[in-house]
Amino acid sequence: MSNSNKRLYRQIADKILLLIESGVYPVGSRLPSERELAERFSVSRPTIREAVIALEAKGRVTVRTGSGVYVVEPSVEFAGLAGLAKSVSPFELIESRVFIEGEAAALAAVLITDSQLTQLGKALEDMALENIEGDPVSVVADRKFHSIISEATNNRVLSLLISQLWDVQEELDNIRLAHQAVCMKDDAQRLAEHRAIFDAMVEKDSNKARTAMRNHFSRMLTALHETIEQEAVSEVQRKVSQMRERFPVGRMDL
Amino acid sequence: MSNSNKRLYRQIADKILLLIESGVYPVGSRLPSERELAERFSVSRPTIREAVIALEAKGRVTVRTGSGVYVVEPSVEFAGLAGLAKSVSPFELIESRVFIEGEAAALAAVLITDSQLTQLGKALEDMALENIEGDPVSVVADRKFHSIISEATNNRVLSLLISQLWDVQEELDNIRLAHQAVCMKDDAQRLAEHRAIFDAMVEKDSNKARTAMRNHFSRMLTALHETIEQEAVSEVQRKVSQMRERFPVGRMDL
DNA sequence: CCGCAACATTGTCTTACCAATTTGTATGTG
DNA sequence: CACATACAAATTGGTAAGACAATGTTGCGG
Repeated sequence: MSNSNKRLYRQIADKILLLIESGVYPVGSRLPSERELAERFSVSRPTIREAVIALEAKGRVTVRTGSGVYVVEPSVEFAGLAGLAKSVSPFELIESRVFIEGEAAALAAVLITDSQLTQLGKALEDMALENIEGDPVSVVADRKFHSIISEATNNRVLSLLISQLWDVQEELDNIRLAHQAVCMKDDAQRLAEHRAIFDAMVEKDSNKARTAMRNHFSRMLTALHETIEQEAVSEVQRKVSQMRERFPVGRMDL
Repeated sequence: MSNSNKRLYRQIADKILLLIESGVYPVGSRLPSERELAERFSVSRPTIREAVIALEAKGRVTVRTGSGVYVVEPSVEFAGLAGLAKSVSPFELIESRVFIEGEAAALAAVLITDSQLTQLGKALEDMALENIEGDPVSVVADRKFHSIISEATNNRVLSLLISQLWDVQEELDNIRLAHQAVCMKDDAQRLAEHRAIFDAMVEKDSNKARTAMRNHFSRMLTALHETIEQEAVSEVQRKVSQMRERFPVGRMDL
């Protein structure tokens, strides 16, 4: 079934968006008139209007009355952190998290309440239990753990930033796989690292908390390096073997 | 003219949004039917549809075919940093910037190129010249200064974050006024602080850079505290004097 | 009490029509 | 020829009425 059950205007909006992003309608150019688009996509004019309005709300086009619909430069306001996933390397992301979550941990250490502390301990237990069996490494307890800390800072900007960076991370396949690889490779150490962070929180020791958090991330970073390297190597091997099939050495003798 | 020249669907969407945010239609509740809304706002049904689609694109409602349109909890994804300005205190924002820009400065100190260093020096000179006369304190050179540093980190996530936080700050009147107040009160010190940051960069001294940046922000924070306090005081005075006019003491004798 | 069928409600999409605005072009005037 | 004005074509803005599909509701019969 190519016919999805999504609403029509959405399908049209997606198609138009595809045309925009593939360069058919570059930034600044004018889209065909409503009637023209209606005919091209075999829908009515109101539906086109709805699709255009949806694109307008997303900040991808502007409508000039009596003139036409124009493609606009996607601005930071609308692209936000969500659209960042495609253009940014996993290293940059993790590096940011080192700094931000490191400082958040330092701040949280002196602000965390007893109630939050028990929640944190609970999350730690869950992490231990979560992956006792089963391949698909779960990170919900992991995220919960970091989330509690970010909320303990009592700074909504900080916790929003942290949660957004986590969202971006989960969209980045590289990083998600690397994260999984790390967890599977040495889950005990992951737990130990989180426990170190937890202990620092209990002691309300800022510096200890910051250091523990940074250690946690720096191990993730090195693990990511390794995974990416391995991936690159196997990619090269794959290509070489393809080449070998495509151009067998024996051929030369023909 | 109460009748704005905005497009009709936008006006309707704004009105509905107002009703949602004022609690008339709480989260989870169902909006009146298209036909009903059309009658209530004296517009046609397609216009209501367009308004609803706009709200849907903004993530404020979901529409269930055959059932109705429902108000949804505004999620981080859609609220983003842009909509953050309204719900967040200036203190939280500045605190975040202390941490993030502090670490950015520390990182930049060891990564900054000679070319960026000269740009930074140029921005510093501009800052000195900029406000030599004229009341409206300009911050373009200031922002440029911080922007160069954030770019010197070679981390696009970090520099995007910093630029977004700056955007939010410029939308917050409190903070903008406080910033201006600080600059006007003691512009020489502002320059000195920036020069300290610059010097640390020249020496490529991470710790010095971090400390200098944090000092810069912490002075902003205390200044902000003072301004807010003054504002609150004068607000109270204003209300008291209003009361005095409204309920003059002489009235009692009538 | 449960299941199912008929009915009412609601969103979905279309066709058709007219109004308001912009924009290019011709035309007239200096 | 240069420039301003008027007009016409193109385009979006908005409305009206109706057919259709998905969903919820009601009441009937078992």
